[in-house]
Amino acid sequence: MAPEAESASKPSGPITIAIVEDNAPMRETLLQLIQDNPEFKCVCVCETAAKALKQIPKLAPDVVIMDIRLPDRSGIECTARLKPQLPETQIMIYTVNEDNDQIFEALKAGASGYLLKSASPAEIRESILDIRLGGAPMSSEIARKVVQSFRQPDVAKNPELDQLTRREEEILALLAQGYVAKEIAQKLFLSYATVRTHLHHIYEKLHVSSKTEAVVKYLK
Amino acid sequence: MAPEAESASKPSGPITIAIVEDNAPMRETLLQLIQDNPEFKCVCVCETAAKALKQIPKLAPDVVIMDIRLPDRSGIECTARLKPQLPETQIMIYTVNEDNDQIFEALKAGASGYLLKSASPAEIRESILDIRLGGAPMSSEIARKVVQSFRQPDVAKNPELDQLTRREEEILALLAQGYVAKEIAQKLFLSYATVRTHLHHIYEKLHVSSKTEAVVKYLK
DNA sequence: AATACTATCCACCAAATGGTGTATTTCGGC
DNA sequence: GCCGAAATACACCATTTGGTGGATAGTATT
Repeated sequence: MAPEAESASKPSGPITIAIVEDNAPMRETLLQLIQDNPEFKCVCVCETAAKALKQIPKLAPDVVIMDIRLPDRSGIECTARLKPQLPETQIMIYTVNEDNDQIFEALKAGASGYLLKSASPAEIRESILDIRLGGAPMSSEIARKVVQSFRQPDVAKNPELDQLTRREEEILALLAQGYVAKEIAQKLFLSYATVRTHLHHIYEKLHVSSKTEAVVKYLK
Repeated sequence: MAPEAESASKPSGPITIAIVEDNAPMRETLLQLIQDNPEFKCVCVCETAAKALKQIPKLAPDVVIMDIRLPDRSGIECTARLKPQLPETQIMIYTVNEDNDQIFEALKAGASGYLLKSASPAEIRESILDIRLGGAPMSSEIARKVVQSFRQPDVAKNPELDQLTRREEEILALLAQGYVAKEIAQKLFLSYATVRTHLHHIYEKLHVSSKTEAVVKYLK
């Protein structure tokens, strides 16, 4: 399931760190904290995603501290592009809010930690050490959300889909393969009108009003 | 995504705990630790899953400490049966090994924490407090495995999707949420015409010819 | 036998979509 | 500074879709 092989082995020397943060005061605070610790060494400070994507791959730091809100593109997208190039580099999201979706998007993109900006200097230091040693630093609340996301993926089944008749389900399945009404009619030896009637019934039952919405509900 | 609604609110008094553990010495150690802490109160000790399933639902403790290897059935199955009855009770797995599969099975079953038997008394105490307060205590290694399980294998990613520009991707994402062209225009402060132009470009790049087909490719 | 549901079909109309072409502005890379 | 890509915007036209209403026939269910 997991694409492991993240060696946490380190030869020696300070942990090299790159900062990606557009907010200047925030950037300075982080930089200061890193420079105050001899166990860390800041090798790169980027104000934009573009700069980060250009410089960080060359430097291959141990850890990247990544803001989410960047002027050019999101830190999540930036993470998604950096991680495949640098599988050994640990990326820690550093953000103010703990939006549910963003957490999961960040983890999907390859982040290993999720640090809130409310964290104290000591917590930041701990988190950097932890992420370097193979951990996944994040607040309790976020850890719980992550854990909860595993709960029974089968009960998530949409009860609305059960109301569909067999024919309707069949047609919806074809819709979800990208067929249009006419093609479905040919495929099932029905008239175009019949397929459209079925579609209207499907929309009623799923409380949607377009093919696309129906397919989204079906595939979600 | 997550089946939330786990209130972490607590009125007062000690945290009530149930122990499910077949190994007698281990059981005694845990019991001792709980009794040594006035903030905890052990309300139930079970040597078998059967006993746990019978007694724990009546007691509704705050926390259950659950061994995985039990004589009658696994602690994971026991967790799966208890959790739906007691959504407010936090179940912490307590085991020797950190087998990958077992971790995920336990989390799916409804466990919120994963404590190794090598943990010190102080760590156990911290973990109990953490799980009660809405956290998800687990070792660094396990946390990382959990986080890594989210990674999207970028190989499985449709290479056609990479060709999309950021704007196109953004619009496709909205399509996949069921929005129609007009709504997307409003949402992004674009003209209807622009959105349609973007759509046409998306169709070219994905080699499709309708909203629905594009969404199918995007969600697959 | 009456009722309910399913599956099949049709018509009309308005709105959305898909196909094609063109144009302007902005922005990053060379 | 130039070039190309990206983002923005519009026009025209054919096709598809969505909304509404109605119709028939078979099959369960009661």
